[in-house]
Order: sequence, then C-alpha cells, then structure tokens
Amino acid sequence: MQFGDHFKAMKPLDPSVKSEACVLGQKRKKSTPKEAAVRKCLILEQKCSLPIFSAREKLIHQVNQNNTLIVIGETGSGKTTQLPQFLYAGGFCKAGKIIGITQPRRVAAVSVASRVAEEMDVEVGKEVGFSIRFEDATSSITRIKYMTDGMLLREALLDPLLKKYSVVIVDEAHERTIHTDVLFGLLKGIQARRSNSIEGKFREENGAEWKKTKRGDVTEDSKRNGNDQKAAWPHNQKANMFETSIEKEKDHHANGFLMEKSLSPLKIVIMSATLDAQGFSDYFGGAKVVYIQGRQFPVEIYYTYMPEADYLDAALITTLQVHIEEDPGDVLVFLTGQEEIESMERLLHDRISCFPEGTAKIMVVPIFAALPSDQQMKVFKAAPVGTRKVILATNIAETSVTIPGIRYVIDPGLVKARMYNPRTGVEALAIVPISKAQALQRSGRAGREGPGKCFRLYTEEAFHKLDDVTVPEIRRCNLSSVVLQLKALGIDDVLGFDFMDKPSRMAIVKSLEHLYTLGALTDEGKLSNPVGVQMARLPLEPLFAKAMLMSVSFKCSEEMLAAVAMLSVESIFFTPQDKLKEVNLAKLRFSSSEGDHITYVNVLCAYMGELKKIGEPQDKKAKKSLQNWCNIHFINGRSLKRALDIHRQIQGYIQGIGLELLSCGEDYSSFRRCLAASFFLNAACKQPDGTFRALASGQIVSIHPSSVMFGKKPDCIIFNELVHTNKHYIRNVTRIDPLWLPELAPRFYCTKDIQTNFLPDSQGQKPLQD
DNA sequence: GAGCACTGC
Repeated sequence: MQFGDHFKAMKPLDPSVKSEACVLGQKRKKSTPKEAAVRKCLILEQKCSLPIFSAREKLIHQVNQNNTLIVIGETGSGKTTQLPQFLYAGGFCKAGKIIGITQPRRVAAVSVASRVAEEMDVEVGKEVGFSIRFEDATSSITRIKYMTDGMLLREALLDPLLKKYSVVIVDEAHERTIHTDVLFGLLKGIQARRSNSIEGKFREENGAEWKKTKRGDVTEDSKRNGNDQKAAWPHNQKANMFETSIEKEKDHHANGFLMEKSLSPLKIVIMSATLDAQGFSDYFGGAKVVYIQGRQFPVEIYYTYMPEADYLDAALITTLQVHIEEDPGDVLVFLTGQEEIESMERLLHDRISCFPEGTAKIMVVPIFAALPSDQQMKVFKAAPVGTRKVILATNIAETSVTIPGIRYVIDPGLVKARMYNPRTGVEALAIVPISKAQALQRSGRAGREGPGKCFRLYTEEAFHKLDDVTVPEIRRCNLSSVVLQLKALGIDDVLGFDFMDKPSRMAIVKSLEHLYTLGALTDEGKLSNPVGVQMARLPLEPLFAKAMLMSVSFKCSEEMLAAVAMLSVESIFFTPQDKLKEVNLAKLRFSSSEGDHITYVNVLCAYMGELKKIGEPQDKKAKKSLQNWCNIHFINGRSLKRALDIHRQIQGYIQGIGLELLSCGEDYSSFRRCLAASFFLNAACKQPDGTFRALASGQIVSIHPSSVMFGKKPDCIIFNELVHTNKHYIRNVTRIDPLWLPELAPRFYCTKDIQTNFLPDSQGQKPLQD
C-alpha cells in the first residue's frame, strides 16, 4: 500500500473517533479546529487504505479509454464513494458536466453523498449533492450527484439525452431493480446517440481530449435544441427527424457553432458486487470488466446433513444452540414475514424462560418493513453486557439495513416474494427458495466486522440447486408504469426495446392494452395528449394517475388526491397480531360505511388536522405528540408521513398542469362515482352465497379482513388490489351502485347485463361478458 | 370470517 506509508508514522488515533467516523451519514457535534484536523487526517487515512485506492490511476485511464466499463467490487471495496471522486479529479467534470451515480435506495443516496462531501471537505448540496424523491440537495455547482435510479429516469423525461452528465455510474447493478434495468437500455441508447452526434465523431477523428467549453452551455443547448426530445430515439418512428437534426448540426459546424452546440459522449460505468460480470459485459457490447478487491472477513458456512422438515423449528433450535455453544456475538435470523417473526419471538421467550439460572440472557429484536421506525431502531441498540442480541429479520436486513455486531447468521434459505400473473392480473405472495447470490449476501452479513459463521438450514446439495441469481424484478411485475414511461420518453416500440432481460411478450402486451384502456395511448399506440402526457408526468401508478385526472370533472379532486396518496403507501395501520381487537376499535374513529377509500381520506384529514394543531414536527415535543397520536390509533407514522409527502408532491404537479383542486364536501357520492369510473375494471358483485365475483375476470374473490367492508355485504363494490394468499383477497374496497357501471363505463358494461345480474331470479350467475 | 417480502417516482 504505497500511499498509506505516509500515515504509519502518525500517532494512533482515539478509537472512539474512529468508530464514529465509520458510521455513514451520522450527525456529529460541532468539533473544535483541532478535532476537525484530526478527523480530516483520519478520513484521508481511511480513504488511502481502501482496496480501490491503489487502482486509482488505472480506473481513470480505463474510463477514459472505454465508453462503458463494468466494475466488479465486493462489499467494502470503496467503489461507491471513491470512483466518483477519482473521475472528478480526472477531469470528467470540466465544462460544468456532472458525474451521476444511481442507487437503488434513498438512504444509500443520502448517506453516501454526505460521506463523500465530508471526504472532499465540502457541504452536501455544493460540489457533492444528492437527489431523491421529495428532497433535492443539489445546486448549480454540484458535480458529483448521488441519486436514486428512479430519479434519473424521471430526469430523462425532461432531458432525454441526459446532457448534463459526462458519466453515469449505475451502482448496485446486480440488484437489478426495475428502474436499473430500464436505465440500462436507456443509457445504451443515449450513449449511441451522443456518440453519433457530430462532435463525437469530430472528437474521434481528431483524437481530442475532454471537451472544453464554458459553463452554462448545457442550458443554452436545451433552449435552442428543443427538438432533441423527438430526435433522440432509435426506436422512434420519426427517425428522419434525427437525420434532419444532424444536418442542422453540420450547418452549425460550418458556421463555427459546433463546440457550443454539439454533444459530448456519455460514459457509462456499471458497478456490481457479484461476479456476474459476463452478463453485463455481453449486454454492453463486450464492455471491459475490471475487478476491485473487497474487504470482507471470512465467514464459515455450515450446512445441514439432511433437509429440514420444519425450517422454523430448525431456526429456533439453531439459534438456541448458537447461544449456548458459540462465543459472544449477535445473531441474525432471516425469516419470511411479520407473522413468522412474531411467533418466533414468542417461542424464543418461552424457551429462554426455561433456561437454568446463570445462562446468558438473550435480547430478541424483530425488524421488518411494516414495523414503525421507533421500533425498528431497537436493532441498533447494543445488548447489555453478557446478553446476546438475536435479530429476527425479513429481507430488509439483506441489503436495506446494515446492523452492526452480527457474527452469526441463520439462513433458512427462503424468502417471501411477490409474483405477478399478467394473464389474470393477480398478484400472489409466495414463500420461495432464495438464489445463490442471496445466500451469499446473507452469509456476508456475518463478516463485516470480523470473522463470522453462517448456518444454512439446508443441505449443500440443495444450495447447488438454487438459481444463481434472483430473477430480475422486471420479469416479475406489472409493467404498466414502465411502459408508460418508455412511451413518454419517445420509445414507441416497447416490444423492441433493448432490455437486458426481456419481460415476456404477454406482460408487455397486457400493459399496452391496459394503458390503451385508460386512454393513455392512441389507436396507433402512441402516448395520447393530454391524457397520456399528463399521466406520465404524475409519479403515480397509471391507474391512480388516471383516477386523479378524472376526479377533476367529478369535482372531487381534493378527495381523490388524498385517496391516491394513501393508496400509494402500504401498511397505514400497524397491526400486531395480539392486538387485533384494539386495532379494529381504533380504526372505527375513521371508518366510513362506504368503504376504505373514504376511510383513508378521513385518516389523512385527521392527520393533517393534528399537524395543524401542533405545527410542523420540528421540535421534540411536537414530534412526540404526533407519535403519540399515531400510536393510540395504531397508525404507522412513517407511512402516513410518506402519504403526506406524496399528497404535497402530486398537489404541486396537478397545479402545474393547470388542473383544479375541488372538494365534493360532505357529498361523497360524486367521489364514489369517480372511483367507479376509474376502477370499473375492478368491480365485483355479491353472489347469493355471500362471496363476490369480479365482473371482468369472473373470479371469486373475498374482501380482505383489513378492509372496513370486511363482513359487510354490499351489492356491488370496486377494489384496488387482488392478492392471492389462502384465497383471492381484494383490498381497498368501496361500495358503489351497480347501475353506475354501464353509465360511466358504457364500453364495458351494458345496463341489461347489470340488471339481469341483479335480478333475484337470475341469482347473479350469468357472466357479464367474455 | 381472518392477514401482507422489499424497493422506487
């Protein structure tokens, strides 16, 4: 480590300072100048000791030489924080260009940005910034910008060639989120267009180094070159427009405008933690791959000799065995859901209570996404001396949350995954085996601070039979949002889009049909104006976006705004299994006999009222009072805060589009009529036996127990979600008048069928349509 | 008459 030698002579640093510095994004007390100096040295030392540091020059060189580079670096290599700094120093931000780094998660974007800002000794939001939904910490001088992958996709809607960026780094590419996958195809297209631009060619011919132009040319560009949006796309049917634009650029060249007007090439860097480099390289035309050493401690892996019949029982026994036989160190147990975690918690407490006097104690802490934040924070609290912490976690602990102190991992090898059937439109949650990559990720959680052990509750043979990598999200979910965004980006031929893993034809065609039904696409399959254009602008599921637009003419846009904001977040009510009755009682305060949608509107209104009373939760006391309000109503404060953020954001967009926000007041029938008009495809009617039949699919469905309509028997309802667990459950349900359907959706329902369906003698058996 | 992994705009 040639660069580190310089620091060896330094006095050893106070260990407390060191541990603090290791925590990303943690708030620090204001330090004295001396402390600040020590800290600065420390940061420099840490930087230089990272495995990536010795590869600095090589990396800059490789990015200069290759348009696309694949960087494989294990956990702890420092690639996320260092590579952007190297490229910044290597001249990639000249001419006001930006290095963009995408992350799959918001917290990562924020914490890494603050760490890098500190390393560069600048304020967050200045040279180093981040951009996530609801929060933009960037400015005109920002040159290194961390952001969520979805955020960069949104930016592409306004700037289709991402002209601000000289380099886009896609981090955690192995996670293959739906946004990352769309970005791949998009970036590839942008890179091709930008290289084909006249200046790209000019550069190649002349071997010119990095472009030198004055700052501000980016905005000038976009002002003058408004046509780029249409001209930029290979799949665009108006390809001839691109030719025209090249001609224009040639003219500019002749007139000496070239250096101001034209585009610099886009560098793409794909960073992944797994060894699946070949797939990325193949997709990006045989792109060069570089490997960076990681810094992970060894983890011993143990398998069972025989397959386990009951993985929960096996997990329980293994946990107790580790506790009794192994050295100190916390245990992380991966389970599939809230129910499993809660029952395991009870079982562990039962067993511990039977331990003989003098046995070391266990502190059990659960963590899963629906758990309110204050309870989630408990996993970060150290156990008292002599007590072992056992964390019972879902997938959340695999990547989203890093818990310090873990030395033992117990992995049953299962995960609860959401599946989507494009043919029926039914989503299902199923417990399925994890992939090898996931197993590796889980065991790695034991080796972050020292050597660890991982107990896999399956045989080695079973491990080898697992899939290598998890099926990318884009192959598993509803594509309506993605297809709408691609259309908005000018990509008309979605079936021909260059996906790294192509979704099934059926899934794409179903989404196209869905969007057409919503009026977002024209008969030619193009984005319709204004409906499609406006829908694409709203950061909502397409169906909710349409409902939002429709609500303006039903004069209930205030109510719909509240409803779609609430429908966009999950787990509004937190329901511990042992407090079902109390939860239902608390819900009554907001319940509407008409259904869940109005109930949600009531909850959000009540929350806003509470906020008004106590003011924005700036000070501790107000925060506590708000938290208290949430607790007594069994409301998840984090979810409601998110709903409020979405509410504000959509409100801004709606006003930006120039649409009116109107309240229907006490008359909820117009709101319910609007729900019927928006969600008519998800209508269901009561059958004689009390179950419901979905009108479009003919499926037998049941109202989910979490609905306020559960146990009630309305004649006709609309719903927002159909999930298959033990039954086909519908969630988010509201009562409607069956006659509204033919009136509001005449292309799908006719009055005669509806009447027949509800006549006593027909007993509702006749299917409405095929 | 009884239940829901994780992200993201």
